[in-house]
Amino acid sequence: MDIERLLRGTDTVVPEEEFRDRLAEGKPLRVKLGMDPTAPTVTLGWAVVLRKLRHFQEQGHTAVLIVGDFTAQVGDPSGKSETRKRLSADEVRGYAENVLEGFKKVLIWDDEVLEVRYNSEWLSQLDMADVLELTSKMTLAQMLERDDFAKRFGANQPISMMEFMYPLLQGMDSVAIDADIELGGSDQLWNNLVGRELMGRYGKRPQMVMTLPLLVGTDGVQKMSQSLGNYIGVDDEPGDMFGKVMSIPDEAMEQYFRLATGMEENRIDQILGELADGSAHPGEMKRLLGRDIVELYHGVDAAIDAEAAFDRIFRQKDAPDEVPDHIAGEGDPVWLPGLLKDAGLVKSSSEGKRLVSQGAVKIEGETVGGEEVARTELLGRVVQVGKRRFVRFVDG
RNA sequence: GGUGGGAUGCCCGAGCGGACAAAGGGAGCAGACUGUAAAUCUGCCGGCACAGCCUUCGGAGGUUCAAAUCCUCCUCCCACCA
Repeated sequence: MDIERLLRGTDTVVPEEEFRDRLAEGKPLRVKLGMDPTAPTVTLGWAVVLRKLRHFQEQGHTAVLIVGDFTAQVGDPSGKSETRKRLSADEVRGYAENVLEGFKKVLIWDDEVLEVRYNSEWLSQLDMADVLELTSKMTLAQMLERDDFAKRFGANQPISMMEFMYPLLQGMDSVAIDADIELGGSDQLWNNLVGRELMGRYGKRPQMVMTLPLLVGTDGVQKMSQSLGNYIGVDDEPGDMFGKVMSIPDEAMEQYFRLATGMEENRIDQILGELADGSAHPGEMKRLLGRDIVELYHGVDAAIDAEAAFDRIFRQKDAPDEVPDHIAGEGDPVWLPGLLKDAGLVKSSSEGKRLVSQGAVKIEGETVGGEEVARTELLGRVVQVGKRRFVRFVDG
């Protein structure tokens, strides 16, 4: 048992004294982690929490994963400034499968220390009387303590009653599975404390709550999230993963080193120290960061390859090893904007035209001058759009 | 239930009969500079084989040579009163 290891890197643990005491008792805890499958990928932000959950598993505690198939259709309003659209049951099911796949990359997937539950199991069983009883356990004032509700309320923005129900429902999960402690991102603190509150009111031993810092997205500003598109997924291709890491702002590096790598703390301190006093080059350190992260999910070889491919594309400005082929269709000369659209490199032929006119389109490294290109100039050659979109056109 | 205000492009937000594919900002994309960082400068930023045409300003109708702008009905949101 290593309590300090479990506490390392956490944001808050409430109450910490109780946490230490319970662990000292030496009994395995039921560690709840709820996830709503509202998007198909597991991001590095998620991985921060998952890795902590794994630490618990490594010490013999049981990870209880709650797949929020029911709550996903309600929609967690956390951090959202507006009402979220509702998802269909099919969407939710599909996302859940993908997300669990992603979880397997981080957690110990073994029944000894893992339990996967779907919250529709108990939530869909509640009848109106149960729901009313549930709502009687929280007050409006308590709900408005929550930051985002308070803001929206203050700004005269709508808050649906369904959104109000969300924290209660996910708190019911804790009641249903007898959680000893719940993990989550720091934005989930309030939600998870509702679970603690509810367990008490339903006569159960209230769960403890542990939160972990949120990882900033690749934009370096907002929380990493799929809906914002600033994320790195644990199932991203090694090359993409490395590239995305390289694109983060320097200021975000410390967070990434601390939250997204598997490095020892003193090693990280050393790197950050060198960066601070200028003895290390930020670009080089970021490569190190990229390599470490790719290695975590794809292994050493993939990490080395990813960096090499990156150098080829961005240092030597060559094409990557593998460029997807696309059939060039008919016609000679070929109208490039339309073809790029067919190949999926641009969203519309209008965009293709713009990019051509902006000098963003190259054939074998040569900037394309006009929209029309002779077939012989095109076939078998690598066409590049912008910095990282490549395709090779071939005859059908 | 009553009264008043509002719904504009990815987001915020001007426009309130013609010059509107719609100001401005943000995001995004591209180019220069670089370390695919930041900052900065420049261009683009609905679609279409594109000097033209088509579809956009909550929805459906209508007035007009002409509507995001005026009228009618509908939907949704907000405020105040109850």
